[in-house]
Amino acid sequence: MASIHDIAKKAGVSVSTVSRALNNYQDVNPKTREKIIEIAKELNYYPSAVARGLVMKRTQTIGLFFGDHMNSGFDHPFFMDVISAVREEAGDAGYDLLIFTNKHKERATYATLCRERGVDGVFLILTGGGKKKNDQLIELQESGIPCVAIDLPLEGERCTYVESNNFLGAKKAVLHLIELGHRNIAFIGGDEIAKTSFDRLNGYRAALSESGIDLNASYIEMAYFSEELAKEATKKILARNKDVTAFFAISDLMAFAVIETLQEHALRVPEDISVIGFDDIKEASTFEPPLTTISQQKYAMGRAATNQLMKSIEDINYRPSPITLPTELVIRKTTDYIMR
Amino acid sequence: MASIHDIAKKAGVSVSTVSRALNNYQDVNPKTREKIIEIAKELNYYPSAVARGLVMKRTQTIGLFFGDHMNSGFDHPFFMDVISAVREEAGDAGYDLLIFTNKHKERATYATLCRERGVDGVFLILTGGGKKKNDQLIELQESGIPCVAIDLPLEGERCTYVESNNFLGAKKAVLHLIELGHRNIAFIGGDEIAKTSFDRLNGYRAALSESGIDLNASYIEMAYFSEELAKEATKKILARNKDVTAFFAISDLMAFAVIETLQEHALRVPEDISVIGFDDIKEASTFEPPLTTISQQKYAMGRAATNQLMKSIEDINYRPSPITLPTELVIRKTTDYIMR
DNA sequence: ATAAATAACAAAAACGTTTTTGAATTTAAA
DNA sequence: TTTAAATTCAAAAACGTTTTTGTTATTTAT
Repeated sequence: MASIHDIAKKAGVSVSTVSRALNNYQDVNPKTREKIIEIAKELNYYPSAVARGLVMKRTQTIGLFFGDHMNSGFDHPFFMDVISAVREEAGDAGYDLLIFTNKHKERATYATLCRERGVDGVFLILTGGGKKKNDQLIELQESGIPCVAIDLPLEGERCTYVESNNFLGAKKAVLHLIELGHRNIAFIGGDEIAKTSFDRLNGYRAALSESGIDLNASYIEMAYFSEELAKEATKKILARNKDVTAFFAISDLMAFAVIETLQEHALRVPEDISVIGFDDIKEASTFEPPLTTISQQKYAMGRAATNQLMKSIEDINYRPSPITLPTELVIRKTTDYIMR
Repeated sequence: MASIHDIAKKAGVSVSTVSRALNNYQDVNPKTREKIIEIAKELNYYPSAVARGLVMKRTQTIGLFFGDHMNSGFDHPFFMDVISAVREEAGDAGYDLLIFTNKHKERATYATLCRERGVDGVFLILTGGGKKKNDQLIELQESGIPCVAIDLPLEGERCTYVESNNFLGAKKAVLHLIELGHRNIAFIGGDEIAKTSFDRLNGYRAALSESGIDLNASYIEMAYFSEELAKEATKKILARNKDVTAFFAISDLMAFAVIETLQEHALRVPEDISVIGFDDIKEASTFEPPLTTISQQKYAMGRAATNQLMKSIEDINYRPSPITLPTELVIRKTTDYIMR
């Protein structure tokens, strides 16, 4: 690999001149610059990003953590879409993406891993949880490392997050069911701590309350975004409440599980029971029957996240702020008027 | 960020001693080592991977290129699965993943980008094509950079690839149709250059030939792995050949498009026309009707690829060799006995 | 013609590590 | 005792850049 020294020798100048020539400094003679560029091409020279990173303390790299928890990672279609957007946007801004994989480093934390790698900023796509993880998030908040999380309420001088309006989204979903005549509506939630889950539960509550329907705890189950647990939850609710006519699952993947479980119980969707999901992943429209759900703007989320991160990185004084994107009810075939 | 110098100062030793203490060299007094480790913890020290990378010429990072062509990238479920496997396996081996995004660097090539970033090896998940790309692949082959490609026949001293047995897979698919009584079988291909596409076409040919069925060029269309083009192709074949009773699309995504197009023409699947795909992505089983297809071992592909790459990286003398994994016919609901 | 300003370059320090070489001290061997 | 060997550390070079400061030669202004 040709270095700046090789060019300097061949051109008969100093390395500093080569560097400044290639970086368009003004105090270098046009002729020498041309010659240097010529030789650089000839030697197929490309600057070492790692050497440059060492001295500049900028690597043009942004880190990416994800998938601590189940069902949230590369294999989850929702996060996949926002990562896809992040990749495009970050690429346009001239950054590469570093995916942290090192689970084997015991004592390492998000912040130390970032510093170790010298990333300029970092995306967090995970679902928190646990004291240890939480301490790590706090450390990251205070570290000064630009950071933006997806669906995780992280706020600090250089930290923020982007999310959908989960409250309104959930409310919209439940109101849709109520308009169809449903009053006994089950809720298949995520967990108690995730903000997404929490907000959606509140949306569920609000919709019921506004409609004068009493909240019934026996209609509510947490399934931790797991398809397996969603099946269990469905069975439990079915066993407890013979009169349930609709399910609101706060992720499409869980909604699929709910539907499968209902069908195993010889219940037809939507004739016997209506089901609505959340996310609007690609499979929602090809599923049979096509899933009624709340659509999140995945690409916009990735774009907004990248935008915030870029600004944070490039302007030390920029104070990023949380961004909440609207959702949309998309009615397909799994919800219908109540029949009984 | 605490550096090795800070530790040295605080411990009253030289930086070289600190480095050797932390790296378990034997010529350092146990007491001093302990003290140094103590101070390192106290200062929350983590070594700079970039500084280390500069001197060691190893970054514990592997690069990842993908998605030059349409329908092959983060958003493609098939590649997503193998990337997911790669991530896990590489993580276990202590490597992080660097996703190259820089499309804006005009003159840069795969090889120069790798050298620039100093990655220890690189995965190629893309579908070749074009003289320029091809030159880049040759440059990479000859660069000495450990490299393994997915579905792209790249061979060199330190380069190899992993693929499924596309020939046999395709043959299996078509024989399945033939066993069901079909003789007029359409082929929706990728492109002329991709090896996957080429091999699958040959499998199609072989199955027909072995069964004594003449090849009919009017049954063959290339759709470049695009859903849009697959729809066009289906229409063309339908217009040309009234007697076609089955379609073999060489990707599930294209198979979906074929089915939708058939349905738009009031043709039922599988009653009127059978359709078989290739890949067995997750959606294949939830699609309605569930898609009969040829299953690729995605996770195994990722694991094999990583395995080859790790060996190439860690042993300069290792000569990686191509790996071909078996496929499996999974019969669902889109293929049936011929009715006419 | 002289001083001041400018242009064009070089030298050297810095970034944070690893590694080689060598020096000092201690221990063991003769 | 004297010499050899082993132990423990320090100094310095190296990795490939960027950037600050300084130097020389050239131009401009007076």
